[in-house]
Amino acid sequence: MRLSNFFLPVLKETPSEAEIISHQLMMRSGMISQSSSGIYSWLPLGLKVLKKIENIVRDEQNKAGVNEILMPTIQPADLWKESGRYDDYGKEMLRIQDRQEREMLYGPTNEEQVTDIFRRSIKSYKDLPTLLYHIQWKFRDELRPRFGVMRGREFLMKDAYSFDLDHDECKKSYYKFFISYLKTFRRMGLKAIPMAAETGPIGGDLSHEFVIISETGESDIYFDKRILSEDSKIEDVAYDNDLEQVVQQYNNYYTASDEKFDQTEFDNNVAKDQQTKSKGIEVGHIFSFGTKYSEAMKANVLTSEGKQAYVHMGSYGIGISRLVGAIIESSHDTKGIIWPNVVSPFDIGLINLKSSDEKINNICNDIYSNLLNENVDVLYDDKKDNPGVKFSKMDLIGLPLQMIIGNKTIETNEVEIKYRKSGEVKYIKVENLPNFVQEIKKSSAI
RNA sequence: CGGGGCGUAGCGCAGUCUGGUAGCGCAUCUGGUUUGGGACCAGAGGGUCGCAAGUUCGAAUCUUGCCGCCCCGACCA
Repeated sequence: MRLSNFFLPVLKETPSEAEIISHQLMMRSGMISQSSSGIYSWLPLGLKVLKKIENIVRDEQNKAGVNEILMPTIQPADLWKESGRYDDYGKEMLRIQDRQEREMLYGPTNEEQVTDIFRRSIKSYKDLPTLLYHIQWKFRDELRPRFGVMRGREFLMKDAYSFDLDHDECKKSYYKFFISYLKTFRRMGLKAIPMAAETGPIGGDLSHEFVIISETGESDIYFDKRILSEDSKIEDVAYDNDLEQVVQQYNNYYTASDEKFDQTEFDNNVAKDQQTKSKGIEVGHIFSFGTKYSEAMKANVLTSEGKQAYVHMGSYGIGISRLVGAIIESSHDTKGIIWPNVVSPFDIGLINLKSSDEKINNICNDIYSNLLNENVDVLYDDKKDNPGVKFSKMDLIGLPLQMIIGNKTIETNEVEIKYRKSGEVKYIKVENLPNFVQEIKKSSAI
């Protein structure tokens, strides 16, 4: 993409309504545009990142054997009356009426909807487990939206639902998602800590929040430092292994959020030098809730003994739009965003420092089309701005690697390579560039 | 929902106390000179001062009502 064709409304100054760094940087880099409180439009740069994150989440769900579906944003109130949540949910739920004055709602979550889908077609234990997920926009009319996309009212979420014959089977599904979440966040370059969470009426150990450590996180978290090195091999864990064992390795470490924290418990379970306190952002939440919805909504199957049994369910969320903000919170510097390679909106930023110079233009055009031929997603700054403008803009939007061509480099027939994260600079002869591109593609450096 | 703050040009702000017909920086447009870290010179465009009613000869400024946005708190992926 040529920058001259790219809709990228960057701001030199920080809009006054943006308080936290990710919100500021998303506004300044032209990723989003606020529509109303907690509701945003996604502009090209932001949308590219959102899609990349979405696709990683999707890929990992598929690999875990979960089926993608797509449920509606607008749901009938009747389903929610069946589960009893129509009255329980409160003002967070946006209630609307259609032209026939039927009561509808903009879905804040999808347990009812998915349970309805399940009960219509699954009647036998032989069809279990059933694992479904979708990636859809949700709306929760928060009392106070804030932090940009980190706590918006409208947000994109992956939510998955499991249906199993009994509690033991349900646990297996739960573990599957547990592992898939570790893999998912790992792939995005994030260190996510699974923290035991409130389990509600079911009890047991079947609820975890996945929290990213971030200086600017919302809540205080306490944990055993050793859990950070636990997921070093998580990519290699196959789903047909005994997952309980793997999950148990994580559960062995003490973790607690602010509300649950207890200093005595901390001291008893964790050696002083391993005790860590940090700030965290919740990016995922998994829990199982037994037969709560299946009983209310009559979702049952026949067992091998020919008896009716209510299915045991679990639900598993990942905040996709929130992750965009969360990643920026954990990866930026004073100049702007530093995207992890896998979610970066472009692989490479190509900077033409003097677009009034025909010779430099020709070199840049060649490099640009060669990169495109190699399937490298490149943003080519072909505009007539001053060098300073180009440098700061490219630093702001945070592409992992910059290729810079100007008078200085063509004298020696070189291209300047600059890594956004480390600031490391090196020079490559123009004729060696194809080799260099092959190398970085192979090494996943972009 | 309780407490606080703010709405003046695309963005950041001054002007409001003390009423007299709107200004600064950046951005934008035109011409020219520039081109390795947010350039320079000359010129130009852009605002019913959030909306409505009221007070007044006269309202961005005073009064009342409404709307929107942000921050702190309680609550959530």
